[in-house]
Amino acid sequence: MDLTTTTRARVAGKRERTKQQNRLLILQAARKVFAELGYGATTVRDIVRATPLAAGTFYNYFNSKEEVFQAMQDEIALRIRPRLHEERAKARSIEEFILGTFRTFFEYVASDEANFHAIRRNTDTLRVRMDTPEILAGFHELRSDLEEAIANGLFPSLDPDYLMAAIVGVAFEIAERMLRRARPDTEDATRFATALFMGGIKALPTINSGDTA
Amino acid sequence: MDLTTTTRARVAGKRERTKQQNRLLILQAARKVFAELGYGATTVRDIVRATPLAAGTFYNYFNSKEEVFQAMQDEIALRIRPRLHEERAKARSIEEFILGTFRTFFEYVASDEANFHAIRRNTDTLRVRMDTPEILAGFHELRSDLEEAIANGLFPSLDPDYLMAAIVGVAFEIAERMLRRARPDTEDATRFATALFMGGIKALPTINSGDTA
DNA sequence: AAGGAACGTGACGATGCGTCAACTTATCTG
DNA sequence: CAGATAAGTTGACGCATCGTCACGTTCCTT
Repeated sequence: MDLTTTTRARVAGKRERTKQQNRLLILQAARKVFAELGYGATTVRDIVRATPLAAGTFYNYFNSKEEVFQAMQDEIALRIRPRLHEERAKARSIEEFILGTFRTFFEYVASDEANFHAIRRNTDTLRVRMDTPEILAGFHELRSDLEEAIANGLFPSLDPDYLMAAIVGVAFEIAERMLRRARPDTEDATRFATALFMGGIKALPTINSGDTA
Repeated sequence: MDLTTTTRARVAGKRERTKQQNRLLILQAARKVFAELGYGATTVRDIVRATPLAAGTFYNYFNSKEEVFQAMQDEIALRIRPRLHEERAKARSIEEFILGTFRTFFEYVASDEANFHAIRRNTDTLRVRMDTPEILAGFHELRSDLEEAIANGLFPSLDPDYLMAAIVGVAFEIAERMLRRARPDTEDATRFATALFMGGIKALPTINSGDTA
């Protein structure tokens, strides 16, 4: 059917396909090994051994286990970021903005719990949080969205940097506690976090007058 | 002057003194090396090299670089925890409770900025947070204090677990942003975080009635 | 079909790991 | 005070991991 390939080569060159497959193999192996041994105790060799590939091949794809970890994190960040942004873009009130952000986040976390736990597990310390560039970009986006909402008059003129920090802190910390509960309830977590900020925003000092609104 | 020692052996046996000194030497060397290379890239050997001791001696004091790191963290936690607890114990209002907690935390962070930065630095990821047992104990203490305040009638009956999580998240995240500013202003950070919770607590759903107060 | 380029392979030297037998020296004992 | 004991230090050792690279294989091009 095609001038340059037999019928078995479907869509892309074989080179390209094995490249994608190898990358995937490594990521899947890493997810498994991280979950088993914990991130800290895992070595590049452990990941390679959980793979049919040779040690040298690993380094054609990643330079370290940290890079593998980041790739996993970034994958998550890229999946959730557009949803969060969209949710906030269509918000017509403070409540829609805040509630949409928290609900989307908590629902994602709950749906991807396995991934989250695998990623959090670590040998020597009980908990680890790493912010990759992609995740930091998500924080910046939240701040930009807040700045825009302030410019639009949707939000009072609060400190967008601290507000962003507070939202991020509450989101991650409550997500953690939520997952630890017997039956994680995303609506409960959403209600709590949203109410906190709905009430808080009213009381927060605006930037022009240093007093409560 | 003493029956069992010469005048040079002052207060404790020499064994005991060198033990304390070696431990301190390792901790100081580690602080320096972590700050220079970042936690992730540091090896036990790097720490040992920054010390007059032999490799084997290191393992008489710590089993890994993680344990050294934890010891550093625990040291901080033990310094700040009593202050936070005391501040909350003497609080006669919600505002005193919240404000005391945040002010104490932010002031400590600002005063010990060097330590904080050294501890946060990491090679491959831009940020790391590790919760050691001692730090987790601090979180539990905060929750206990909240539960007691609720039992006393000082606080409405909110979800103490989520409230603790929210306070912790906001405290750490805002502290991070505060330190990043040109001139860290602990009062500004305290005002922001306190106002957020003072307003938020009013709006938060109480546990008995599932609605706003 | 032949040449070239891309990529996988696994062995290699270098480095770090945790251990341990030998040594040093503080402390105890008589 | 001298000898005995045991606490603590030392650095070399065997083993594992590191990242690299010369080589071989396979895909792609012409």
